[in-house]
Order: sequence, then structure tokens, then C-alpha cells
Amino acid sequence: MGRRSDHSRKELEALILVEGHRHMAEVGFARFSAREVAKRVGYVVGTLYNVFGSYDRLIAAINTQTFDLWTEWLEERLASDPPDRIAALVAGYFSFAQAHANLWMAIYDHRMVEDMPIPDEMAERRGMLTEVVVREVAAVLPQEAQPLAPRLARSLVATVHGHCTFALNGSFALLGETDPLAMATARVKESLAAAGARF
Amino acid sequence: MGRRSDHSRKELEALILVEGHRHMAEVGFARFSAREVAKRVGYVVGTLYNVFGSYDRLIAAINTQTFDLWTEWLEERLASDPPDRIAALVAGYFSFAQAHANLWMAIYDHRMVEDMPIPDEMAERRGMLTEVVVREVAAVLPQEAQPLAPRLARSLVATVHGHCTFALNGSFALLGETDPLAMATARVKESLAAAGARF
DNA sequence: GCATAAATTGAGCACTGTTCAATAAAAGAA
DNA sequence: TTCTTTTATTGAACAGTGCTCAATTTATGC
Repeated sequence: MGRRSDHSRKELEALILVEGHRHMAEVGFARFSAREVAKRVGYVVGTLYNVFGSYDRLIAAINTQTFDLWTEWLEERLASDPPDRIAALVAGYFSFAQAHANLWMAIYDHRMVEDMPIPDEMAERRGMLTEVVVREVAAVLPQEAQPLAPRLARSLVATVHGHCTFALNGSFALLGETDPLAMATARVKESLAAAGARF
Repeated sequence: MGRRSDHSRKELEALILVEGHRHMAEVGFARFSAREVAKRVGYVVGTLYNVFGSYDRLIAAINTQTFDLWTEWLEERLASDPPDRIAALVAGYFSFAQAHANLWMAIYDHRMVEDMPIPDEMAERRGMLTEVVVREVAAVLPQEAQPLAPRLARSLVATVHGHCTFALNGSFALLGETDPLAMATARVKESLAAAGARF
């Protein structure tokens, strides 16, 4: 039913985002339904299109929120001052993905169309995760290797991402690997050591 | 129209697979349609279900065929006796994914349901790709490190996979990385060197 | 209080995967 | 050969999907 006075545009946007995020966590990307989200917030699917413009932008907004949570998750673990910050970072990457498998996978299930790339504001928020890694990588690299930090950090994120993907989608299990986290951590440390890192 | 005499069961299965593979290459996982494949082979969608049992098994069959092609692709590049076989392997992984982006991504877009895992025959064919990598990794490792080869190889596949994913989905471009292949190759070599490899 | 602007709806379109009775075709038995 | 049984194939139906848009309802500015 029409409830225009119930929520301002911003409130409605937030409402849809919260419920959409919940729905994504419950059923995953493949079974996600804009109609179902609309039903849950008490509006009709056309309203979602009115607010978000397209299905893609709704999904993008949900996934960007997942990035926010993920960055926060990492920062929390680092804030507890773990003895091995690099290991904590890798473990944090894994544990978030495992704890929120549907949300995490949705990030990579969704592909933005070529002609309509992700909005700047969202791209920036997503980039914060990498920023955290760059900072921690820089912290263990020697002075002369500091300029390498950004590229190396991105590459190490990719390394961990690959291991995390195989852990969650069953590829590792199928091949008999039982400790993907240990493997990922080992690879990261080898590359950091090669760059002269000390920990 | 009914064309029962036109194709035997095996022929029909092959026909659907070929056309399904072509369709997947053209439109990708998200826009793949069993009905469209049926139309193209001149049968009706029910027949696909009769032959493959379910949508999931059809996709699994298509993706397994992609694995076959991919393994073949790598072996071809190694057969030309490149000076750096490890680099050739990483480059082959990347070039296949880039040359057949829709097919390659479909492998990871598709998630087998928990209660119905991938059939043994398909799992074995998919494993051949890793076998190639295990063989090449073993070839550069010293005698005493040979037992490490299988686990290390799987882990290096994951490393390359992560880089390849970020290269294709635009994550690297968004973060300013312009040479994902070089990054992946560097990471692989660092880990092999750490295990005592010589090349 | 009224005209204008904006948000919300509901119905419709063209699809999708999936199921299943009815039908057509092939194989086997007499 | 003819008749029966088994098997393959169809077509229609079901419950969904994303997406669009005229019509309606609601809020705002004059």
C-alpha cells in the first residue's frame, strides 16, 4: 500500500538496503529476488526501481555494504593487537567469507555491465579494504621497499582471494587440501619475505 | 518436432553439449538459457531434462568440457618447449581465461548444490588441470622437496586464480594495477624459490 | 484551495526453470 | 506381419523472474 508519508526517500533507500542485505545473506545471489525484497519492506517492485534505478545498482549497493562490513571486520581483528598482524589479516579475510558466505560470494557473482561501471562513491568505499592491507604490508616492509607496498598489497589480496574462493567453492576439498588458510598464509609470508619484510 | 530416429541418445547428448557450450561462450552464465539451447538443436526443453536430468547437470557438463579445453590449452603451450615452463603455465592460465572469458567465468559462477555434488567422472576430468601443474612444479623442485609438490601446486593454482579473477572482473583495473600476469608470475616464483626450486 | 510536481501502484510483457500427462516412435513378441 | 510394451518427445501449464509504464495517489508550491 502507498505509504509515502511513512518514509522519506533516504529512509526508504536505507530500508530497502537493510532488507536486501538480509535477503542476500539468506538466499545468495542466484536466488536473490527484487520482488521478494519489495514485499518484505511493504512496497512494490516498481518502487525499488524508482529508488535504485536498476537491479544492478541495487545489487551493487548491497555488495558495497558488504565491503564496509568486511573492512570493519578486519579492523576489529587488528585492533585487538594480535602478535602476528599479517596472519590475522589473512585469517580475517577467510573468517569473514566463511561467516557470510552468501554475502561474500555475491560480491564476485555480480558483474557490472561494461557500459555502466560502478559509481565512484561505491568504488571508493570498496577500495578501503585494500587500503587496510596496503597499510599493514607497508608496516612490515623495510624503508627501501616502501614504494612497492601498494602493488604488492593488491597482489597479496589476490593471492588470498584465490585461496578463499577455492576453500568456499569446494575446489580445495575436491583436491584433498584440508587447510586452505595455512596455505594462503604461507604464500603471503613467502612473498613478503622476498620483498625484505621482517615479522 | 519429434526426430527420434535422427540421433541416438549419445549423439543427442553430444549435440546439446556442443550447442550449450557455444551458447555459454556467447552469452555467459547469467544469460544462459536451457530453452535457447533446446531451440538451437531443434528439440524442446523437456528433452534436455530427459537427457541431462537437471539444469545443474547440463551446466556441470558444459563446464567440465571447458576444463578439458583448458588443460589441452596448457599442454599445447608446454609442448612448444618454452624456455620458462612455469611462466608459460601462468601465462597459459591467464590467456585461456581471457580468450574464453564467458566459459571460464561460468566455471566459477556455477555452484553445485550441497546435496548433489559433481559426478565422479567430471571431477576426475577437472582434476587433470591440477595434475599438469603438479607435474611442472615437481619438475623444478629439488629431490628432498618432491613430497611438497601436490599441495604447493594446488596452492599456486589458487594464487594464479585470484590474480586472474581480479584481472577479468576489473578489480585490478579499479585499483590501478596494469599487469596482473606479471604479478601472478612473480608470486608463484617467490613461493617456488622458497621451496628450493631452481629455474 | 487549487494547480503542479513527485512517488507509488498494479497490471502487463517476455522471459525463465521445472514438471508431467499425452502422444509419437521404436523394440520385442507372437 | 501384426500387436503389445517400452521408451522418447512433446506441448502445455505453473510459479516465478526482471523490467516498463500509464494511471492513480500523495505531497508541495502558489
